Amino acid sequence: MTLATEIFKILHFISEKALREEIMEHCKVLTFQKGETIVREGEYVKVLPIVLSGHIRVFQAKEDREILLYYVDPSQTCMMSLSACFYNHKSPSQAVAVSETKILAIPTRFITQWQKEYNSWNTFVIKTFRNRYDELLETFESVAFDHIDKRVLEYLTQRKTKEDSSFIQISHQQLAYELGTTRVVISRILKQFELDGLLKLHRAEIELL
Amino acid sequence: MTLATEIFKILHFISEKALREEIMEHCKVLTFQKGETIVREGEYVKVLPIVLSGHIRVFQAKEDREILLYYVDPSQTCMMSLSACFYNHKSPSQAVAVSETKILAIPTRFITQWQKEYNSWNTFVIKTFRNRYDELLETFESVAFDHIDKRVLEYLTQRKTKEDSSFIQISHQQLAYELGTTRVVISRILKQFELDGLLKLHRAEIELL
DNA sequence: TCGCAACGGTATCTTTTGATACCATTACCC
DNA sequence: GGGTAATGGTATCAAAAGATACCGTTGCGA
Repeated sequence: MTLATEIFKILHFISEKALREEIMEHCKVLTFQKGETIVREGEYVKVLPIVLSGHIRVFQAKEDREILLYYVDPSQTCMMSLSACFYNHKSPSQAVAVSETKILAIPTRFITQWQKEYNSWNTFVIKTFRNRYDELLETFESVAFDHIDKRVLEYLTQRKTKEDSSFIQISHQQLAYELGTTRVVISRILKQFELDGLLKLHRAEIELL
Repeated sequence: MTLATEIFKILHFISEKALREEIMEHCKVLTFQKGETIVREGEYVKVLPIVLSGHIRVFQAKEDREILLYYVDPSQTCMMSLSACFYNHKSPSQAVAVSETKILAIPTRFITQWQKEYNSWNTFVIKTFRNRYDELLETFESVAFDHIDKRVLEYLTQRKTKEDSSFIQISHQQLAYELGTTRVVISRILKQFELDGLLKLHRAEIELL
């Protein structure tokens, strides 16, 4: 299978032949190792990354804690980078590879140009903004109105679905970071869930039942 | 002063002459009275409203309480409508005029068309998405990490700045809705602020000192 | 002027969450 | 093997916020 076939199997929404050719001509595929930083806070954004495989975690570091903004999965791009491109801004957030991650790096000068020329590209840009907004709104609502135990369970079942595995590898501390609370609270809730027979706790791993 | 001059004094970022002409040709100015509903939840969006004067309050009704998403001020548009246009979706939220409000109603079919033809229009669209995202993120952070008393004070000082008046007309109940809490909590906090000499309470009105 | 609805003050109690502290276990490097 | 960092179990205490209840005031229309 050629590289192009492989790429557009993932980016199937790119329908125009001409755009596909432009992408192959101007863009590069980059590979990042687990834990590697893809975008630093305060850096100027020179390329827009579209994830081909793996996952990127985008967050802001705020004093002692961090705020998870979202994950970027295959065929998606990072909204903060996208918007930084339009403004020629520095990135307000950091992006780190969760696992080994391949991205398609698109030089920023093409972003707005393609928007005018290719419908599917414009749709992609708009959808990115819209989906991230919806996602943030959902998180917002759950923070505002749900109790932490419900949020913990939601987080776990979401990861179960996404990773298609009942074994979620995460420490209580990390989970506390992701949900914006403290380790003790998480331990307490997870213990209760275990007593309720909802899950089993292992070291740095949670097994959903 | 002609209508066009008046409109583009507010929408000064619309720089292309051709676009200005298109707007005058295809769009209408509508006036809504205080409290009037501009977009209903579940309605299909047929026009994009850009506020010329006054303010629109956009929120979602969730069971017994409502969630304030944002206000739309002059020269801005409603992000939920904008994104509903792209998808030809129903609106997921309601929009109500806070005071007498004039809007420029743009038929949805022009939204994507102009995006390709006019740079300033595309910038406007992108900026709308980005600004609302930033705004929601800010609200999210304050809900997640700040105590209610701080949020109440922030809300009040923001309105003071925006309306350029130390007298904020709002009932405790309404304030509770806006911040996603209950009336009793608000009354308690406001009373404490009054004792601290930060403000004075009147009936359905709060005076910042 | 009577009645009702909106507004708001306050007390009491409970629940949720956070803070702190201390200890046990596991993994791993030197 | 010993030291150390990461992990997590648990107890105790405090603070924040919500729930409920009850009452007084104000404004307004019938």
